[in-house]
Amino acid sequence: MLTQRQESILKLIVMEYIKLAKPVGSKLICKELNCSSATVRNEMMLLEEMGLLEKTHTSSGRVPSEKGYRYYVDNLMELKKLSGEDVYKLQTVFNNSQLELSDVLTKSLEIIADITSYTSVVLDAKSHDNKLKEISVVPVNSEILVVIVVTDQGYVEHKNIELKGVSLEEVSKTVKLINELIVGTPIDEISAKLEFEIKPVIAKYVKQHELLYNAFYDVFTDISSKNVSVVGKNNILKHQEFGNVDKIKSLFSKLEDRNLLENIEETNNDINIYIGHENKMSPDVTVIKTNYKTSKDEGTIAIIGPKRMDYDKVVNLLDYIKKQIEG
Amino acid sequence: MLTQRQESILKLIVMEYIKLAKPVGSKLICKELNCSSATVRNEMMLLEEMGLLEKTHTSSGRVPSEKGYRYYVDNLMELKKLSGEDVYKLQTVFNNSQLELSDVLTKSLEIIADITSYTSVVLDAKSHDNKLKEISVVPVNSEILVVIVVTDQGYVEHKNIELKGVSLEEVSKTVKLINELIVGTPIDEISAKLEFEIKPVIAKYVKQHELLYNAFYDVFTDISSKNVSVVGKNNILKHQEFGNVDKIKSLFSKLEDRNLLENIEETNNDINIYIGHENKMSPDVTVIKTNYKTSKDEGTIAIIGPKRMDYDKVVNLLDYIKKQIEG
DNA sequence: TCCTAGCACTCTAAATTCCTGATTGCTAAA
DNA sequence: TTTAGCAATCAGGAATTTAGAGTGCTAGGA
Repeated sequence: MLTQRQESILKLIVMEYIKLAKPVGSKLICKELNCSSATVRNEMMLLEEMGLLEKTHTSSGRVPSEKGYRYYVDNLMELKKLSGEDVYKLQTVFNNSQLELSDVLTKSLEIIADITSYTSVVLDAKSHDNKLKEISVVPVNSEILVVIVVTDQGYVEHKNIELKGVSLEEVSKTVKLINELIVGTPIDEISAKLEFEIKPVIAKYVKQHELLYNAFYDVFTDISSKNVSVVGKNNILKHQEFGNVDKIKSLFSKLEDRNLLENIEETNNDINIYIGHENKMSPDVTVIKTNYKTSKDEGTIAIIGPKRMDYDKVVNLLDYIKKQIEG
Repeated sequence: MLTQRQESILKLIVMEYIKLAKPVGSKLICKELNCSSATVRNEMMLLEEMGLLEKTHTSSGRVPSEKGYRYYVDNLMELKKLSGEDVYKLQTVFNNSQLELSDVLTKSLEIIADITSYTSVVLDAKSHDNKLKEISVVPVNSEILVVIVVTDQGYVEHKNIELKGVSLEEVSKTVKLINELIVGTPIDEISAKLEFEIKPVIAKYVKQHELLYNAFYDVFTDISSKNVSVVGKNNILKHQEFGNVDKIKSLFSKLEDRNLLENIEETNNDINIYIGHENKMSPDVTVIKTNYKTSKDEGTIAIIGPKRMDYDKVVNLLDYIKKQIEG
């Protein structure tokens, strides 16, 4: 267990290091604590033995270790209120009722990326409560047609499909069948339903059913698939811990690797913090993420920044937009 | 005017520098030319006096100046044939007839970005030959509805609009009117037509016409607006001329500045090369761009790379995809 | 038992110097 | 007109120096 004073020292070091990114020496701390630098040094030595602090070299000041950050976020961090300015910026987005939810998410995360200088990720999926409302088909020419799918929450997805030698009649028969059988189905169940209920029926009534079935299958796969977007990637360039081009390259490539990003999905509903090796992105970053869920969508939002991250502020911001979105 | 030998030397220097990015010394050239390094040095001095070559410091080898590159592309460059492998990669995209043109463009430029390690930009607009085919409206709930617009070339655009207190009846009356009056109009003329022909009619027959008119106006503005996409931005990181974080930052921000990118629009139909200060992006890069035009779309594609760019290959590639797209 | 002043020690980061190798410009002879 | 030869220049890396910040430890004081 840490003493009162040790906690104060750890807290001061973490906060100072987050602010200035320079190893923190004993002198600076003793000013705040009314005791001599030697005393602080002794305490720092103990904190280092406990694995909460590190040195960059024998005679440098101290830097928080991952364990130190962990202790800080678990026990020491105090959440201050968001600044009025930040709230104001975000409100401009939430008050704009013309935007689709996915736009609201992207835009609010753009604002967060902007005010924090970190990078954010949205992993967005239409939720179970999103039901198929209507599909329609517009022929473009003899070979290509556009399939448009609308859900009852106002999502629209469309796709051009090519059907050589399938008559319009066949197509509209299929559309009619699908509409009859499938309207009202939650979109995350469509693929299954299509395969096990629709396919046999189409096969029975419609010629060329293979071709048509596949085309529609593609469209529905598209509409129910997850959407990953990364906002503020370039902010990586702003942090001195990513000052060399190789680290930047590596992080960029991770931010573009869909597999890696889908890993980001969060399982519980709190705001969770993964410091350094606790996350799968990179030992140099911290990922803070949370789930959201509305009637239309559900997904995960995450903020990625250096371990030396403004934990306090990011947690606050995520909490705020989560509450706003979930209404 | 340059002598034969001077041209050879300039050409060798440009090609060598493009390949290795190191100042080229006289020794290397004299091997190719069967003359002594002193002779080459004398010629290089003359070329430098003409402003075609530069030195990085008093006793370095020579590097082409912008004027030198310009002379090279205007007079010395020979276009070799594309490699079979490159053609093959591109063909996989052009042969996939399921893709919309804008996808074909993006995907083929992804391939180009990949094989060249440069960055590409597509500035894409629906062309005059794209005519409105149909608009339809799906109500989502009492306040929000989805407007879907389809063109005769198979483009679909949709937008959610919010209409508090407008009856469904009013909406469908408006849709019917617009459909009657406007179907078949080229999409780049829709805004004008909407304002001068449709607005008065709606005003006459439909209550709440202001609200409705504005909503539709927004949708059509969206559909006829230009689309900018940047592919392979991270390739910037691969070139040693952008080895410091500040240059990277500055280029990234330019690649995200829509205004700057819209500047990229090309006025004539050839493949044009803008070296260093000849372009508006950055004195450190070369931009090679050309227009394309099909019945569906028209726009500009551009490749951005260091001045030390593989001119030959890029011109070939652009030429190839331009021809493929224009059919 | 806890705190602190003092001091020797360590290490970084920046400045300085030194060295090597590549390349040049110039000159004089072929 | 070309070439061989040579002194001069400079980048870039290695080695050295210096200054300053910070530490650990010890011994004396509360």
